[in-house]
Amino acid sequence: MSKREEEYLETMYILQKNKGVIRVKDIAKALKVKPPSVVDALKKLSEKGLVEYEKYDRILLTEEGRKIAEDTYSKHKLLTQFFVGILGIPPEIAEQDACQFEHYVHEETVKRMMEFAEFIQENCSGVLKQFLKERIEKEK
Amino acid sequence: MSKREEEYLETMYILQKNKGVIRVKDIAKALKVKPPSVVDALKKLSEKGLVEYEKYDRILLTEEGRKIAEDTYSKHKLLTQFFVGILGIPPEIAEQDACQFEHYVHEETVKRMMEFAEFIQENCSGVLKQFLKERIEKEK
DNA sequence: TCACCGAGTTAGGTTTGCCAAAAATGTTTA
DNA sequence: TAAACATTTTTGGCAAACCTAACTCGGTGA
Repeated sequence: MSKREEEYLETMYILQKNKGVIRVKDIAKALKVKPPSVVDALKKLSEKGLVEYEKYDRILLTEEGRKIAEDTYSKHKLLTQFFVGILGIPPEIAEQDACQFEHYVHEETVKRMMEFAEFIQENCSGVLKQFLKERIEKEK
Repeated sequence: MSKREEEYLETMYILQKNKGVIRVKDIAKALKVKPPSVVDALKKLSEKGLVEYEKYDRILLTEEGRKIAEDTYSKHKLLTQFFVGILGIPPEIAEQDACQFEHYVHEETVKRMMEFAEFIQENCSGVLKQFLKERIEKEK
């Protein structure tokens, strides 16, 4: 599984979820590549059994492809939550970082981030609030 | 600057620091590639003015190359510190993650991590200690 | 000093991902 | 329904990184 393949799967998953259908044009737009690159990728992913693809036909993720995409997307969301909710990083930057890190981050790291967030919120949520408040003020 | 180029520069920087000299063989070993790949990379980096390289001669980073390498390496260290010292992630995993994230992470994110670490240590270091202690116990 | 060995280099080839241009297919509308 | 438009696909090519095999260089020991 290359990083790029994961990105294609994740993009398709999100398109499916938001638009109901997956189209070459939309994948291309989301990943900032041209349509021929998308077709190349679809063929490869299809050979690997991660995507159902017949030319000019509708595009679908297979069970296995969807599983990988969901996994990636879930890391994406958890990372973003941590960056924004704990570190107070501006959403756009958090998004950018999550978008890359999601492909490399160890399971254990994500787990710890979640546990840490929970622990802090339970044991010193006041301090956390103060930290976030200060950051937001500095931004002005 | 590609991720891979940064990795070459960082590796060279660390070799320089630890061994005093930079050798093709050692770069290859560190990056798990074969010597010809290193030579390819050195030629490109030299064309970009980031490395001083003449064949069969000693290898050096230029001022500019060193700056990039230091920058990357500093992110590496800060990320590792945060992962280990705040989240309590096992050093090997922290190292792995830092090693990837360092090439993508936004300046702002690293800055926030440092500020957050400082803030927590000053305002609820007891809670942090407890969190880390619990994690270490769970690991057994 | 010179043959040899390890380190470094070159040549030639692979894979992955991307693109532009042109061809094929699908869709919409006059 | 057929022309016009949009989308998708194919073709052919490029660049980044990597590799194996073969060659070159530099230092070492006989």
